[in-house]
Amino acid sequence: MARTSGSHAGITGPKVHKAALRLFAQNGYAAVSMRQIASEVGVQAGALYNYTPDKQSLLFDLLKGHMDELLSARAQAAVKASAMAQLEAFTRFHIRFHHERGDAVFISYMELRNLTPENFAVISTMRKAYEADLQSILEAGEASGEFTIADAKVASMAVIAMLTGVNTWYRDDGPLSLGEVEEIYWGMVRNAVAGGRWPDKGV
Amino acid sequence: MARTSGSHAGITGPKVHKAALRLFAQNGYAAVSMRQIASEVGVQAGALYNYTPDKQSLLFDLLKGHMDELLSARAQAAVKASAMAQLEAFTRFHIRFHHERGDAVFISYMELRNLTPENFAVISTMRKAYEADLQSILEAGEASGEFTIADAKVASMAVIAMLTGVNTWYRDDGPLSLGEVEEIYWGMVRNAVAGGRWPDKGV
DNA sequence: CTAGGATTTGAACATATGTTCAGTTAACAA
DNA sequence: TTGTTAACTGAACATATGTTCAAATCCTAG
Repeated sequence: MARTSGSHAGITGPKVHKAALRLFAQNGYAAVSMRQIASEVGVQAGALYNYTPDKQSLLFDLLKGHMDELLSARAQAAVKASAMAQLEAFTRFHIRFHHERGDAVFISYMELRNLTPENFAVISTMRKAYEADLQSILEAGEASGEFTIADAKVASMAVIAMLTGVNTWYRDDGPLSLGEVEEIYWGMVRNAVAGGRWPDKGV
Repeated sequence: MARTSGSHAGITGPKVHKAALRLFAQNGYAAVSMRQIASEVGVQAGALYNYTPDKQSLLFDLLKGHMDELLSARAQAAVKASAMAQLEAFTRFHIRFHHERGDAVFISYMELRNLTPENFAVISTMRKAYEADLQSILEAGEASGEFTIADAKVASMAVIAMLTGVNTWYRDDGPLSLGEVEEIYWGMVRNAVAGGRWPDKGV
């Protein structure tokens, strides 16, 4: 037989990506076989090669797609306002966006080493653009006197690490709503970069 | 032949652990074969089984050893003083300790999912003890009025994520010394939990 | 110098891997 | 109804995996 009855051409592609995303996040790229992905899709391993040239491309497409979404969503969420307001927008955006995409975020951090050098360079460049976005907000706030930071680059890495960390412990069925978490983190981020000076005037 | 000339009984064991640590950190547990580890040690794959019952135990021993060191080193580094001083000690300790053990830290975060459930429970409990240590410092500071935090548990996760993040970007040959990084991070941590109130009296 | 234990080899085991492809089937257009 | 094509199967490919074990070798105690 071929083409199991009930199969519908055109929807298998997305299913392959979803299954790969879930399995890579759960077990890791190297530990997941093409046969496992195929099984989750409900198809034989050979059929996957109608949707990806190889396993590596499957991983790369997931990461690339995630970074594309991240950068364009961030561009839409950006505000034109004071550095303080921009930082708040960034903080809230980061928490919300990453919360909705746990699996993609996870593999974006964990599976970079399984990319070929060329693919790694692409993802790495995109991530740096995202980090530079925050960094420039911090620099603007430093210039305007809204923030007091020793090193904008270091501070941006610290803030991103802190915010991304939410994914490691937050659970939807836990005691806190995501909105509450947002408030708490925004408070800490603000304090971290605004020294003892918030909420009033600058230096 | 057996026992290649020049081999020395008693030093192969540590070499196995070191090779496994390096390779797991670089390529991931699932992607590293016993033959690769053996090759790095300078031995055939079969010989590894004199030093570990199986691959899983090798991973577990590395993580367990790391957590043992972490908890005992932390116990030694703890100070009896104000919550502020304790937090400073924790911050500096965390940055230094984790910097010196990049590979072990990396696999301790990345390879948890490759542990069997029983092994995972052991490591997870140890990590929670470390997190609880910081959490109780924050609670003490909250009680004494030194800190202003919305949620000590959340704040402890935020601080640890921020500090551990140093490993993702810091390079020994970069522009900053580790001491400078320590200062910068301590400043941010202090601000994050001490609200607008530092460096003087409490509420 | 020799016996015995510790250490390692090398081959073998069953099973799993990513990938290819000729052949089979389902869906649709004419 | 027929012909065409996209979608899928099932088997095969070469290679890799973790692990075991008899045999070979080295080291050391006596």
